[in-house]
Amino acid sequence: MPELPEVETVRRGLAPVLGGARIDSVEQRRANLRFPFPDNFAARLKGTSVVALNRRAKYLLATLDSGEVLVIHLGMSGRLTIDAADQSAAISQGQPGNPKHDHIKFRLASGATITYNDPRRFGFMDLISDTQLDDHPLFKNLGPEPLGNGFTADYLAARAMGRNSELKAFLLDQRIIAGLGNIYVCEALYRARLSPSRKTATLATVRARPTKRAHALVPAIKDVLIEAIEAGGSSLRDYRQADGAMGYFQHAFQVYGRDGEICRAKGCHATIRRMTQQARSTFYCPRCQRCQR
DNA sequence: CTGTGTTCCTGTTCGC
DNA sequence: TGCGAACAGGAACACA
Repeated sequence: MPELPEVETVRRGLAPVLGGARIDSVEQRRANLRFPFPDNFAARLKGTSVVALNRRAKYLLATLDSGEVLVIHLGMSGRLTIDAADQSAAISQGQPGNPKHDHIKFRLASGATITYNDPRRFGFMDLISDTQLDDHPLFKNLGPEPLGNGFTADYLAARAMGRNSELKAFLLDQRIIAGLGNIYVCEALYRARLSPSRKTATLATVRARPTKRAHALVPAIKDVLIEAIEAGGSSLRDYRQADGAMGYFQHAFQVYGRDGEICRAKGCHATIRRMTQQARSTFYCPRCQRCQR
């Protein structure tokens, strides 16, 4: 389930191989993933070089010397693995998936191959002109990066004003914050000790000041993302990242997937619960995350 | 504009 | 042991 930290981890893992690389050829093994591939996808990539590899929200962005940007979204189950040119290095970074779900192979001039594998095909790729990227429908409405300077308690409080939705739905909205998914929203709400069911507007400014709840939420989000990136990064360095996506951080979850288990907060012995919001599982501690108004 | 529900997809897990 | 049902969820889309 690649969210921002997993995509960032993938970006960092790919950067040494893909940064500056020339694409010799692209093997496209089906016409679509979640969406059709753009017209002449393989031909437009062939012979180009990657001049930068960036991330925006959950998107990987490979800027090409052709003036286009290769946009990759991993969806739910997408993964990119590297088969190094030098087989003596014997490094296939990340666990390869079932080969029948290998949909794209990027063959690089270095001899390395990057494979996109995605059993559920919720991912997609596109090619967008570099100059039009910010105006593209995929990107123009995205909110700020949660790890950027634009993501502050003031911002969050201002956007929360007058909102009647539940807090969890608000945080999942990519127009508000770009890159959070179900797992990290659950974890951040737990860290901030806020109920997922709380009304969003209770974060909003009071007498022109953000509430203490907004002030708690911002570092909770930043910290959980930073820690997850660090965990992914360390496992990548060791080439031991087992599933190519979650790194080791899944072992640090405090609530996600822990329903029926005991809350780890000091002095709290409540049982973690699961409920459904917007047809998604929400995990929370009913004691630490009480909605005290 | 806002909020909510549906849909796409298939490997894994669970109950009988 | 086998089989069907439930589940996982990002984001486009439809709709009230």
